Amino acid sequence: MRKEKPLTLREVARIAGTSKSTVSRVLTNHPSVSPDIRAHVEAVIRKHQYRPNMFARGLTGARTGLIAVLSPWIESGFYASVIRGIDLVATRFDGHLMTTFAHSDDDYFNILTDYVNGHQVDGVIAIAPPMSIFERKVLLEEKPVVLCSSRVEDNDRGWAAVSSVTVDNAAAIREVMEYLYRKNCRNMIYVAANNDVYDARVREETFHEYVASKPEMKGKTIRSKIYDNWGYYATLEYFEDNAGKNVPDAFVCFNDATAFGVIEALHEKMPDELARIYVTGCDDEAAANIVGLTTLCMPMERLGKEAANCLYERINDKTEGAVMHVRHRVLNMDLIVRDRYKTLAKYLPLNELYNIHVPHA
Amino acid sequence: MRKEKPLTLREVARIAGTSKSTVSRVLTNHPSVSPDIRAHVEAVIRKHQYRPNMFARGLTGARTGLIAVLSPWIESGFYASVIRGIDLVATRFDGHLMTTFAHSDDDYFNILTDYVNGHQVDGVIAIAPPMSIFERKVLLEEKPVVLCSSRVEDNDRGWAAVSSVTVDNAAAIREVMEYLYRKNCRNMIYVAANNDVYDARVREETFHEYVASKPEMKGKTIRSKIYDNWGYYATLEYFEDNAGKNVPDAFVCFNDATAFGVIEALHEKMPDELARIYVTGCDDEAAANIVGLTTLCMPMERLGKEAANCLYERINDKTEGAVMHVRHRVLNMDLIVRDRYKTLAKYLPLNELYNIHVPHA
DNA sequence: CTGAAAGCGCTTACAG
DNA sequence: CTGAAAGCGCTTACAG
Repeated sequence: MRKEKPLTLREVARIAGTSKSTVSRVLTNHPSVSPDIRAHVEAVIRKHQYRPNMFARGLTGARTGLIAVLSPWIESGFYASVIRGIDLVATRFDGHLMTTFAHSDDDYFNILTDYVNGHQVDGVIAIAPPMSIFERKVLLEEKPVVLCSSRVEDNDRGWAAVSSVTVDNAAAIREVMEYLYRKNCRNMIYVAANNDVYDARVREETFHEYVASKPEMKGKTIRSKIYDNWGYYATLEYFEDNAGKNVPDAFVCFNDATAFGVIEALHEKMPDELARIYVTGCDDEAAANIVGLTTLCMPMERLGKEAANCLYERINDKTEGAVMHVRHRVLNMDLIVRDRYKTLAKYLPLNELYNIHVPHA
Repeated sequence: MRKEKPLTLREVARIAGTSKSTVSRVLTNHPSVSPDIRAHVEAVIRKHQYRPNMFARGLTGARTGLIAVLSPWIESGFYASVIRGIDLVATRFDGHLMTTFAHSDDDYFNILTDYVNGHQVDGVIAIAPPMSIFERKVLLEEKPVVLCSSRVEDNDRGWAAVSSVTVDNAAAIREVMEYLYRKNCRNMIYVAANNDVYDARVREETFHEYVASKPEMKGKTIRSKIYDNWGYYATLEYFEDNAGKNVPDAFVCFNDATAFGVIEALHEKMPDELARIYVTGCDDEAAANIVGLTTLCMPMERLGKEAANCLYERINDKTEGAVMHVRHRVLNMDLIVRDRYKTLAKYLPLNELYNIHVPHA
């Protein structure tokens, strides 16, 4: 257990027999350093394995190579995949991520503005922020910010100039609805997310717009207050409140995790109806493929990559005083139609033997 | 788009008509501030929504409320769950996580030592570090470090005094092996992880120790160089190299993701044998439950919680100069025996109708 | 209890 | 091309 202090720039300068300024210049690749001195200093740095303190560097406003990634919570693999995408791009730019998780809407806002106003990171990517933060006045400094899976239109609270990367939720949900319409579904349930984020808002709105466009259709949103496995609880509550009434034809769910909960509840409450009820998700998690869930393929990693690309484009934009280049990038989601029963049967080596019946075929 | 600078402590002092020192003292809850001045300063802080710059604070060596979490990569939900566990505990202590992903073994080592030596975080949790870092000399300052899913014994390179939280890999793998032994498996394959981490090392060692303890058993490790879906490729390569030979009775896999790849390959190469070949995983991911994979339940969130608890215990330990309290906490993993065919059948509403045959029953 | 001063480890004008 | 100095925003002995 040593007590030696880690090397500082001052020490390196002393060892190299030069000034702090010069060492700093070789560190930051400043052109005005004579080649031989540079080589010498670099040798000392390498020999002593000196690594600059990023935070001291950040305090002065210099580039730190750090990107802040702010995310509301970790669940359902979504955040992990997005962050992975961001990280892949950051690696290309020799950058590192500083990922932080917000514990509440307020917390999200505070951390975000801390990063934006502080000097410690080169830019920040805000993943799926709670919509409420857009209601709050914000002081956006020149630090690049990119919203990922969220978007804000011009408003009078300082939010105008933020780039974003989102998926086309509206087009995707319309595709789901058309698919279900063609399958003769008319009595629809939308199983909502339990937090207010951009994707959730657009998906729910689009669901109801579609229903409103078809006189012969009816649709209703259900949601549960329970945080965990809310698809399951929302469905149970629905059947409790609507005992004896017509069973819906389809459950359109905010995401796959919600859909699994719905399927679980249907199994429990109406196993006989299960075969004819359509359930759709969104994300296309690994389990969706195994269970055979019809779902929208969320390009999570690409979402992260695009957000990071967009951010680095801004970070590396040297043109001082250039008009802030705001970009709203929108990615497509594909509908993946699967048959729950057919897909599952595939996992049974005995399927030919038993020739499993496929209800929706 | 405002250009106003965010408030600094100096500004707050000016507005409150007091000195920076005093403002700093109320910020850090220092006792020697008169109640009325404290109240006044607090009012100013609240009114102007002042938030101290964590990095400036960190530079001085004061507590920042930040915990560094270092992780090799994001995959398989494992890291996300562990981080979630850490975050839950950090929240209780009003702390926040700074999660960083290392891009290589060297990178892991460098970032870790940066955090340990720097002043910017109160402590660091290192998740599943590459074993190679333990070969490198390290200067451990007094900053608390906890290894999560890894452990290092006393060595002469400065690593002695690091607390750890791990699972009991050896006991768990022995349980798997005993289960398979009772099922009459004698010809075993271990499908190894493709990176060198503590868990992987112990699991593989235990597999071979068990095999060596039974004269009538034989076992062999296979691994693939391919990073993604390595279970699949390792299995394909195995069958290529061993065409015509006896098909193994069981594949013991490093984790569930590996096991899914193995099942996929078995489906492809020997669908007829699939029903009699045992495949086991580790982690107990959601998909394991759906597919009916026999596996070990990895208490990921608890692993994170315990690591965080252990870290905060050290952080909050005021006893100056106390002997470093090193703790190795070991959690149990339960074997979850599932039947692939039975479990899948549960997802088919038609199962009674077709009375699906269960091979292993 | 309060304030002026030094310092944390860097960078960046400013002179030479 | 190089170095001495000021400063980033905080904290913490040190005097009072």
